[in-house]
Amino acid sequence: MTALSAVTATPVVAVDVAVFTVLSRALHVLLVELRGGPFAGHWALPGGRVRLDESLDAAAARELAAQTGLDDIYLEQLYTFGTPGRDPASRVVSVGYVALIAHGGRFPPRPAGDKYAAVAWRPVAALPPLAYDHATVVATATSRLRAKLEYTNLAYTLLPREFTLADLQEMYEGVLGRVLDRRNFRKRILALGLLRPVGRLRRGAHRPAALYAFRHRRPMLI
Amino acid sequence: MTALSAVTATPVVAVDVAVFTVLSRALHVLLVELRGGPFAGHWALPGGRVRLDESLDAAAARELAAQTGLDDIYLEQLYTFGTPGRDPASRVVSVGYVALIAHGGRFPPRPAGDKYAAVAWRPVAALPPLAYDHATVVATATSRLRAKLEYTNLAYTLLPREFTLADLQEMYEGVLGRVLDRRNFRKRILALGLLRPVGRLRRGAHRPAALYAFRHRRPMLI
DNA sequence: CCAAAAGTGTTACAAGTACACCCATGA
DNA sequence: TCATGGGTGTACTTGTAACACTTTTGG
Repeated sequence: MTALSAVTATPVVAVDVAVFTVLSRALHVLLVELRGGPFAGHWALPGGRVRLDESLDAAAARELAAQTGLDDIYLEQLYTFGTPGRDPASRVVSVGYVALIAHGGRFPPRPAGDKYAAVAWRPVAALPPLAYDHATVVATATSRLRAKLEYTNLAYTLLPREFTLADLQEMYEGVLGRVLDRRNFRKRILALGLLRPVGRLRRGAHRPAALYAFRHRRPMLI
Repeated sequence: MTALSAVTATPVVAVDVAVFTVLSRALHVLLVELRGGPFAGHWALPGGRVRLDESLDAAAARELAAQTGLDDIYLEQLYTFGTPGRDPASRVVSVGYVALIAHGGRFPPRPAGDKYAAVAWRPVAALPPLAYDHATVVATATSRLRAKLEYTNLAYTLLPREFTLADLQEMYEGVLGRVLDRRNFRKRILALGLLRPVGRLRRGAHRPAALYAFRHRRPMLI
């Protein structure tokens, strides 16, 4: 056994990040269009190799920041995908991450350099064919996201600092993909005690709505 | 950059398996005593490197079979641990797995070859100091195991083919670490419809108990 | 005054939890 | 006959889901 074969006898370690947002009342995921490699022209999740001196979480945050410019957002390890052949070019074990961001009109940014041909939000309900096993990653991530929305406050990452209960409900409906009863939603959300009434109103075309804010803008279990 | 540094610029990929069983009404985990390396003399979870031609699940199953001789058992990916420095000798990213087996009196086997100095079941409530970050892995695995016991039928892996409801309850209490109300337990378990009455009795020192079996001996959600 | 969104309570049902007594057997 | 574990039912509490009308504003 040569030294070379000894050190190459382990798969490459990478991270893939499924970044979600809600646009037009529908859940969207951030995709990049690959410029080279075996899947050139296909869409994929942003991601890349893990460096030797960084943790997995740090690698995911770094890759995400490189694509969106955002840091300090909700980021959670999802699952690790390591079937041989998922990347036809080499054996890659990829640690999947889930992230949630408010759209805010600033995303997606232009591709940095020429690593990707394009960056775009795509609705989860109608995805293009994805490279590698990224369709599985997105499906797993969507499922996890919906489950966690039910028992955590992670929704705060998707909203501006102040919002109405209708905003919050619309966002929940976008992520969950179904409509919710307005009275039960308000009862349940307010009973959790995660929100604080701002004391001001948002005025619009019709009756003004009370503004709320999350008491804590950091991930915590309910 | 040399070819050598290029191919070594990825962490090593390994699996660690937390194998649980219930012994004397308490949850136990299978540990091995390391013979060499920076943690020689310490206890750790069994595990090892992932080969280039096998999936992560296959690697976990292979390592587990090497330690216990068992295959075709409940095995689930848990979480991936990749903090730099968790292995002082080299950068290792380890995919943690959880397994459940019935004790059956056959385990643990003698260590295979001389890779490990010893193999032993240790109670989760009183673990020795563990190598690497394996205390974290065991804590995460215990938490996952308890959560899944509540909404899956994975308990079947811990019991022989036929058992009494008292056996089943005792096992649940061992895993969960708390006592359960007998009437509510029986009501809930039977209402799930996962069990089939065998139609025979187990005779002992006192009133005989009805024997049951799982309808399906494979992992399925309730 | 009208259209549109905001805001609010009650009832019914299901699920979960607490709790005490009788039964069957071997010793 | 007694000690021991097996077996059962009911009441209460909690959570969840269904459901309709009034209020406030801008146009």
